Amino acid sequence: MADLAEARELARLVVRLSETARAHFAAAVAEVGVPVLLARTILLVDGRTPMRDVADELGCDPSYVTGIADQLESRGLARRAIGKDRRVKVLELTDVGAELQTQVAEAVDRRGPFGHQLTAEQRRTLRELLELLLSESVYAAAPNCTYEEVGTGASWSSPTVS
Amino acid sequence: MADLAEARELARLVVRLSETARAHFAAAVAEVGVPVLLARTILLVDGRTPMRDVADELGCDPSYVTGIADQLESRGLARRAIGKDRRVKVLELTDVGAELQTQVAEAVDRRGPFGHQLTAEQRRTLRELLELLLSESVYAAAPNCTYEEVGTGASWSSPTVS
DNA sequence: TATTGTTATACTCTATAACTATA
DNA sequence: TATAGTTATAGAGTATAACAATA
Repeated sequence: MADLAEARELARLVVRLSETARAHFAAAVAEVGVPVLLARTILLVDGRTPMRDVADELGCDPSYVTGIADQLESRGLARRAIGKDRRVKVLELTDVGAELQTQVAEAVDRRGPFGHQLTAEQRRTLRELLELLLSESVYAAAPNCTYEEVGTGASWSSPTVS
Repeated sequence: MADLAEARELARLVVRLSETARAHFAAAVAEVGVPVLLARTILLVDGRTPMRDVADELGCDPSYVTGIADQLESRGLARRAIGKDRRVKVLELTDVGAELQTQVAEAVDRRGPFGHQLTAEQRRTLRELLELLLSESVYAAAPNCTYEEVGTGASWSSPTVS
C-alpha cells in the first residue's frame, strides 16, 4: 500500500529532522561554550524559578536538577535563593548568566533550520500540519496504553548480561 | 521578531512529533512483546544480513550488535550463520522471527500517526516541506562544524561530581 | 502527613580497548 | 597488515530511595 510507505517515510523524515534540530542546538550552544543541559536550563530560567519547575520543564527527576544548579553556580551563571515557601529554592541568573542567556538564544535562532529555508507561508503550512498531527495522535495511537506504560516490558538489561 | 518565534515553535513541534513517533513505535512493538531495539533489528534484517550492516543501520558500534544477536537467538527469532567471507557472520530470521517481522510491521503501520490524520495531499505537502528543510540544513546550519564534532566540549560528567 | 531539595546509589544504554580468527 | 565479531570494562546520563527541613 503506497499510503503506508509514505507514512513510514514521513516518520523517518520527522525523526531525522528532529535529530538535525538537536544537532543545531548543540552546535549553537557549543559555539557559546555551554553544555546542552545547562543551556536548556538557562533558557528556561525566568526571574526566580523554583528548582521543581526546572525539573518539570526539562522533563527530568528533581534530584537531577541539584547537579545542574551546582554546575550553574560554579560557573557563576546562576545562584540559588530561598523562596517565599521556605522549602523551595529558586534559581536566578547572575548578570553573566543573563548575558549568556541572550547569547544562547541568538546563537540558536541564527543556526535554526526553520528560519531561513521556508517562506512565511510555508512555515504556516508546516505548523498547521504538525499541530494537526500532534492534536490527535495521542488518542488515535494508543487507545489502551498510556505512554508511561510503554517499555515496562522488561526491555532488556544489557548486552553483557548473557 | 515574529519569524524567530515561529521558527522556535516549529522546532518544538518537530521534536515533540518525533517523540510521539518514537512512543508510537514503542507502543506498537510492546503490543507484540518485543523490546524496541530487537524490533528495529528484526525490521532491518533481510535475508542473510551481515552483523556489520546491522550496526551501520542501527547507527551503533559493532560490539553492541553481539548482545542484540544473542537476544534474538535466545528468543528463537534469528540465528547466526557464517558468510562467504568466513570472518563475517550473517543474521537470518527464523520462521518465528519472519512471522514476527510481519506482525511488527503491521502493528507499527496501524499505530502510526501519519497514516490516519492527513489526506494524501497533506502528506505530500508535509513531505515536501520536510525534505526541503533536510536538504539544506546540513550546510546552512553548521558551515564550520560537522555534527560529529558537536559535544566534544567536555559536556559534563555527572551530577554527583559535586 | 505531604512536599522541596539533597545525597548516595543503582540502572540503562552505548562506546572503547584488547583479543581471536580469518583475509 | 587489516577487518569481523567477541569480551570485558568504562563512561554518560538518568532515576530511585532514604533523608532533612519546612509546610
